[in-house]
Amino acid sequence: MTQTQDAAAAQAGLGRLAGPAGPAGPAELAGRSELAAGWEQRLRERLAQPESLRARKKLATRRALGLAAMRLAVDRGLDNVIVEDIAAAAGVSPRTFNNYFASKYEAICSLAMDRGRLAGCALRMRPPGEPLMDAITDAVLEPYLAAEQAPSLEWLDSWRLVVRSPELQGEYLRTLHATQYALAEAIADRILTADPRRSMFPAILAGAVTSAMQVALERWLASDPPTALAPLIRQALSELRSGWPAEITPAANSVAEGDRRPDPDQDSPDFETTP
Amino acid sequence: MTQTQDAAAAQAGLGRLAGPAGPAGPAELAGRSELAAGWEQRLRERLAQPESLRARKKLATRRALGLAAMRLAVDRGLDNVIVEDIAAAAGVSPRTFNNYFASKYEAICSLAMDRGRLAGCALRMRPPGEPLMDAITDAVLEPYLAAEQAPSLEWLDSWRLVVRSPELQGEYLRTLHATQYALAEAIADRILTADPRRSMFPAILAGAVTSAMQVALERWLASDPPTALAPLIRQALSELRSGWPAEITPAANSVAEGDRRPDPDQDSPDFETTP
DNA sequence: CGAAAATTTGCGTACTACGAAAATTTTGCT
DNA sequence: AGCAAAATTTTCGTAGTACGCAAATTTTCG
Repeated sequence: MTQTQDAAAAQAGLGRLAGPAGPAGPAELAGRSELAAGWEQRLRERLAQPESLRARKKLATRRALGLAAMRLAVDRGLDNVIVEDIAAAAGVSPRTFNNYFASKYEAICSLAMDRGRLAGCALRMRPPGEPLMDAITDAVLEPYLAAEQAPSLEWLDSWRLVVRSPELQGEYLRTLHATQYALAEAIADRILTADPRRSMFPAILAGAVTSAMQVALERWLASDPPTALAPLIRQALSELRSGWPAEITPAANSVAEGDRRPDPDQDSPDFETTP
Repeated sequence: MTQTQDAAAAQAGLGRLAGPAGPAGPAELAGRSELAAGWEQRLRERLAQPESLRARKKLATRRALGLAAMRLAVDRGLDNVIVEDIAAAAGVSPRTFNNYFASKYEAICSLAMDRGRLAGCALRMRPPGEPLMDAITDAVLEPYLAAEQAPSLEWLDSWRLVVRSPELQGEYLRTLHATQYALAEAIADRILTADPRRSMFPAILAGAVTSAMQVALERWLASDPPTALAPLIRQALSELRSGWPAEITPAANSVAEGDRRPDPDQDSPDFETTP
């Protein structure tokens, strides 16, 4: 088994992106509450090191593959990477790659996917008394804060690749969907609604939150003097916090041709609120 | 090439829903806001037959391919359909198929994709005085009402296939994304906020609307005595209308430890939120 | 009508996804 | 330790996919 050595070497070489702390060190997750114990366990199994050596190796291989895929794609461009390259970079056979991922796109997005699921777990671990939107904000920010603290050069390039490559769009949307689903589940558990009329509320709120994050992400990628992502997400979510303008009627007055008026008040939320 | 006609005519079971042309241009996230004047024109171009014979044929081929793909997939099962079959059913060569779609999955979802875009156009055509949520509700329902009036046997099976097949998830999410984007643009144009570029409200609302539709769709698919889809969508959107409970705080309702739900550890969760 | 433009088609190639069985590694038990 | 069972990786083979390229065909337009 000489290839394990190679794999280890490859992982060590690539390890700068993840770092010894990992892309999102679950050990640092704040505010563990007892009721979330089961979830923390599960999170730990998934993102940290499980007890079994076999499972740990498997997770390491998975990460090495995902990481190598991302790195190669960023470096060479998406079209100049084939599965064989990724497998070689991770020190496994090409066939093994497909035991972990169904496509190279899935591999590239696997880290983002993990981050999405993490948000749901993070929400479950917020203290129960915290206002919902506060909890959501903190939960959603957690993975990004962790990653920005240890900024790797590719952090922005990686996102740009994932968000802007047409071939990756499907996989990218999958990660968003996973995030949304995880958030919806966590919200549902948190608010414990018994009101049937509000039964769709968690899913709807999760959708709104995810959309806000998307917008924030887009703006971050487009920001010319590159800014930090976290404040943008905070800002986007604050727009949600500000309440749901259900009474919005479309400036009922004319949208008739040529007559554009500078918008009568309504919500027009301020934007330069730097939290 | 007389077969195109025959195939298109033969397959015209579902085919009153129309679609845009965009051959192989996936992530065309462009589409700047325009004044509503040109939109009816554009919609008409897409829905009705363009003047050019060549363009009409092209559209017919596209529809025949999408329809054949859907029909074959529903009939035989997703894995028992290959591109060659679809092309044959539509009366074109296999190579031509790939001139229209990048994958069979894309072909299968093309009708749903067209419907999504249609929602955006429909919103632009609602009378300007109408309250925003009313307009959105009607716009979003338009494609579904049309299809339920003339119910083809596959209407429900098609949706089940698209929503529940893991291989199609990426493409399905694309259609949702397209819907969301189209709605966001239309909403932005409609409410004419002071600085459209900065307000995230349209995108967030569109996200909430799309999520509500997703939930409604899930419930519809799961409804055992099959019900109509439209009322479910209406209901979901009415939950949105009812306002945004910004003041929701989870109070002290603690989660009992026996209260666990069935293990979200699995991959690719479908979107059902039934608390 | 006839030339120009667009589209379809056939062919070839690199790549992908995955089944099946053999080789290897880890685990659990004594 | 050591050995058998279970899990994982690997090798090999195959069906299918995506797409470039150039020839054939169809549509448009002067």
